[in-house]
Amino acid sequence: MTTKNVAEILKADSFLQEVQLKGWVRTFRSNRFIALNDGSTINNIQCVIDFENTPEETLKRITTGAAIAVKGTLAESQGKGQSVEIQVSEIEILGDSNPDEYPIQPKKHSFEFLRENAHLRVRTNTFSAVMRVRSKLSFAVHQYFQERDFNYVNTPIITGTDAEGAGEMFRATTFKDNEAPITEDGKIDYSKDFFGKETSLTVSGQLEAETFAMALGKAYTFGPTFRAENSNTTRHLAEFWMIEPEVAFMDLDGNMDLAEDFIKSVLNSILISCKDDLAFLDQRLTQEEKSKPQAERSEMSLLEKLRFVADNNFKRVSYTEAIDILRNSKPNKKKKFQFPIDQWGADLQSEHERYLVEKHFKCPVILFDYPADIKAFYMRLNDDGKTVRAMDVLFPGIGEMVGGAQREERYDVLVDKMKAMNIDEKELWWYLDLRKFGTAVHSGFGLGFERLVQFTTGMNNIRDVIPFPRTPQNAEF
RNA sequence: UCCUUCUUAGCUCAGUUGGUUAGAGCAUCUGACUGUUAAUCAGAGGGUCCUAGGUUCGAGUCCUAGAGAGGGAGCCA
Repeated sequence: MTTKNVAEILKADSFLQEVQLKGWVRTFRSNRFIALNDGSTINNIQCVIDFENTPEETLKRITTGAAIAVKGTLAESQGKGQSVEIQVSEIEILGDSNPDEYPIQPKKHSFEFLRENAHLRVRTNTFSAVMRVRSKLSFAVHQYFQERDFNYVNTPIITGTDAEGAGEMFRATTFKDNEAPITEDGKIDYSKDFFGKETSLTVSGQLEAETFAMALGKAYTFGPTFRAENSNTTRHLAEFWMIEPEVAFMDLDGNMDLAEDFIKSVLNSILISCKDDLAFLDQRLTQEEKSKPQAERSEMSLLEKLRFVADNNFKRVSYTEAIDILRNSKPNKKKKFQFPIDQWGADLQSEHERYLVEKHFKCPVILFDYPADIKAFYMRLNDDGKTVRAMDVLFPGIGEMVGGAQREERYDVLVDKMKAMNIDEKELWWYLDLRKFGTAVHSGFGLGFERLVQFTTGMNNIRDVIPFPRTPQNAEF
């Protein structure tokens, strides 16, 4: 008799075998039926207790959340809700769970409440499903790149460059409160700090990843990034995981191909490897949408949405075309937009992105060739002198899933751009070296992993797709 | 950071125009029942109505300030 997990037992094709397993009690009904879960699958296995021959003392300790070990015989179920069950011959309580104090009950809890119990929420159906999908997705990400000869590069988490302008940074220092040395002009003297200069937590591994692309050809990062922005939305975290491929000799078209193929590929892989969890999440979302007014419900179920994205081409539209579409759109003419579109050059607001994705094209959209003024310094300037080879992949409900660009490979153009945008050339000497020695066309993008998990699981709030969310005013656990 | 909504039992939520002792379902406890599917039935316990002021004969309800949370916006991935 070997210990098996619930997933293995539920797949078993022969009855009447002796099994033993360990797990946690989800519910205990009629003093007789334990719904046991061990995390290996969304499904529980029913363990049937011979309650007349089990001590009262033991029965009382079978409570929601308790850890138990059971031995018994796998048998065809006499009940309707499941095909197999375990006729228990031996039960041991491994860890009690006081029902008076245990916060997780066999009922619906709000996600807000569960967020405050993030250490226990993964014991619920929804969160265990989301976290298993997250894990499989993370594997699919590595698999996609590894199978295509990309090199995984671990870019530094502590960085000395504050040049990307991706957002406010968290400072990393060993100075104690009020003990930081001060320079003559009254500023904190970071030359005496641990690294001998001011350092922060990284906002992106892109610049470092470029150095690898310019040596190994294809590289990608997949690691934590940090933004000290005071943003309170369902799509932002202060600590999140970002996937950033970077490829030498690849232009913007290749970059768009890569982003689209990557997303489709990982979705296809998850549709196969997470069938049970996705089926549960699909139902959960459908149930949730029932409480919404008809107009706000989505036309497709979660699984339909995933298959739709995996099977259909993303719509590629230049910024200029997008502006035309928006300018002539009904909401713009009827002045329904909060920010009306009147001229070329304006940054698109999320209401505009949402119109393009959800109303006009009704599929993921890749916008490219943005005005240079509203994009970062390292993006390749087009021959028109006013647009850059940038691209954003926009998703329904999520907004910007991917932001990427062909990088400026010309030394002089890059230096001019940095000067114009007030970026210190001295600090990025190593980045400029890439353009000095063997420069080449190269491109890459950044994809927020949690947004991918959000889309895949149909979870509305990004705080519910990362184990322990870090947001303004919240770093519990 | 701005706008907006919310905060009542362990959880999810009712609570009318300001009016007596603040309710329900689930959970918990006690008992009954035992092939149940978030089991069922009977009973019991459980409240700083977010905090501090104010208006009023009287405040869960109205006003002011504060705290926390949700949603939207901005920034972005």
